[in-house]
Amino acid sequence: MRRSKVFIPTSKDAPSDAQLVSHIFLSRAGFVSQNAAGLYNYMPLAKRVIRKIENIIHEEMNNIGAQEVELSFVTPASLWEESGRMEKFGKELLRFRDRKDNLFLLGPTHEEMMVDLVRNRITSYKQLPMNLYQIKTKFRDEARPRFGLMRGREFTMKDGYSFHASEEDLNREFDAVEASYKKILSRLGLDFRVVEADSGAIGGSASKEIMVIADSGEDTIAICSKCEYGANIEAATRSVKTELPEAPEAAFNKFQTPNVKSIEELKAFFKVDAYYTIKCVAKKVIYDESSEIVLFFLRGSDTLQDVKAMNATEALEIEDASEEELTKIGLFPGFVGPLDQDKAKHVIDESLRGATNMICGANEQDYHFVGADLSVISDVAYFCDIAQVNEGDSCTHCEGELSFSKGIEVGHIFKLGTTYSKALKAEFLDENGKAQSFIMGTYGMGVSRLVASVVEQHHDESGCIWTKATAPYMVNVMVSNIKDEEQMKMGEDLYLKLQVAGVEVMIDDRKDRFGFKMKDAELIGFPYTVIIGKELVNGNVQIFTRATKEKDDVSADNVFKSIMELI
RNA sequence: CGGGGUGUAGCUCAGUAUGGUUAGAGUACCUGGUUUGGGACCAGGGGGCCGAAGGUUCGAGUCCUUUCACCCCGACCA
Repeated sequence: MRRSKVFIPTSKDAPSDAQLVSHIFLSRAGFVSQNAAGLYNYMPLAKRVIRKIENIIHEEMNNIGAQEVELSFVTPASLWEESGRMEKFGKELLRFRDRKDNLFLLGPTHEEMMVDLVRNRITSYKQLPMNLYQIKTKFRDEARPRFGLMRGREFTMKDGYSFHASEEDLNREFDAVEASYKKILSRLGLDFRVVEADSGAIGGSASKEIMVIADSGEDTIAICSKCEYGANIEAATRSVKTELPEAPEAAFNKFQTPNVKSIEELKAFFKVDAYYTIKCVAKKVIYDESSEIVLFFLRGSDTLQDVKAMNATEALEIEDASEEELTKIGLFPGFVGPLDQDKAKHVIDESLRGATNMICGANEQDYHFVGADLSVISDVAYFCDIAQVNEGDSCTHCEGELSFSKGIEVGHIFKLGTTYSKALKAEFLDENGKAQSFIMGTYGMGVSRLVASVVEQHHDESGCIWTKATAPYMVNVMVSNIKDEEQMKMGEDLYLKLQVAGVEVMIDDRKDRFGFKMKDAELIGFPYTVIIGKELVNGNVQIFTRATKEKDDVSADNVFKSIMELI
């Protein structure tokens, strides 16, 4: 393409509302423009990058035998009523009625549609397994869209769904998709980690997230220093501590502790390590139609992981409980402990099972117990892993230590089981002629989010640095001064030659000056720019490598060959 | 949904506390000329219902009321 003709509106200024580097550069370099909250237009450059990513996805999906389909974006609400997700999804679902007053929605994900597509069409175990996918616009009416393409309301996603006759076969497919996703991310040139994840409300037995490592990521992941283990902080686990701080050994006793309410105050008062104190985190737990106060007990050195807490109580939502709410049911905030606790339902962290020498609230104003032994309630209390791992905790798979990192969730794969096939009565006949529900997996990958992720990971102060696999154009032929006939001729010749060789090439034939065109090329981020300028009189041009900003002199005669070797 | 902020030229923003000709700058754009290795210079030019509606006033970008949009923090996020 000719830079003088192509639609790439670059700008020195970013829109004032852009925060994230990917948003700033994708806007400034003329890839995207914002329409409304969470809605973006893709301009030619963005479209090219997206197509490249899609092609890689198609190739890898093809390699594992997945088949491409395309489901309609507008979805009959009746399917979602059938699965029961109409309610669950809430306001995120954009609903509307057609001229006949039938209710529809814009698909935020397509489990229902895909199950509907195969039910009564795939009817025998002989037709299984089947992995169907699409790359398509999704719409989720996010409460707070943000960060440019990272969290839009309308976005492009690859979503795949697999159907199996057995758990074993689902496991095999799940592993195949995971391997395939890793390959896609590697090909795109991204630094990523596959981590264990919370399965969330979608249910199912296991899920993994594919996280692109970036400081701007919205998720925190815990990763092991030695082995492959990584997990979203919501799901991360740790092994039992082996090196313990010195225990405050004492006989069981009740101690007066006026105004000692927080863990910090407790530590100071008894001069103990927080590990031997018990904190109570009181939450209001909200269920389908009711709510109640639940007390979560943890070691003073830990913090409550909300998602684990929700899973432990099967809650829809949890909120902080106020002091008044606690006082109302007869608790003494600051002095709540797990022993003799009958005022509210409670959950005790797994790490406190059988714990001894503990200091905890005595459920009495201004009193704490010392020397508490939780083994006395081991049989009756509800223990569950509800603590968030800390940096430095030990890995459950090896002797490594866990550390935290920020990640962008670009993929999420689930073992769904029969949740949706049962709800939608999608069945096949097994070898014995018996009707069985499909065992399913679901696999998502955010395509538009990947575009932003590449920029998050590959940029510098001047702009984008596209990887070879994602670059909208591989080579930019920059004619420094278009009034110089030699330069222009050289540029046109090289442009033509590269085109014929199948290289994605742009020629910058604008009448602007050298500096302007260089800044522009750096902002857009072409991997290579051939500078045809003042050195041409000596028979030389330069190859500018965007990633390193290095300019290498090459003779004009050899530049085609040099470029072909580089790309 | 709770808290905060911002809406003035394509973009980035002054101007609003204290109302007063024809609403500004930079940048981008158009014309002409000069320039051509790091976002050039000179001259001329086009571009605005000051987010919207209502009100106060002789007079509103500026004051009042209502409303909409966008952004940030939080909640939420298969």
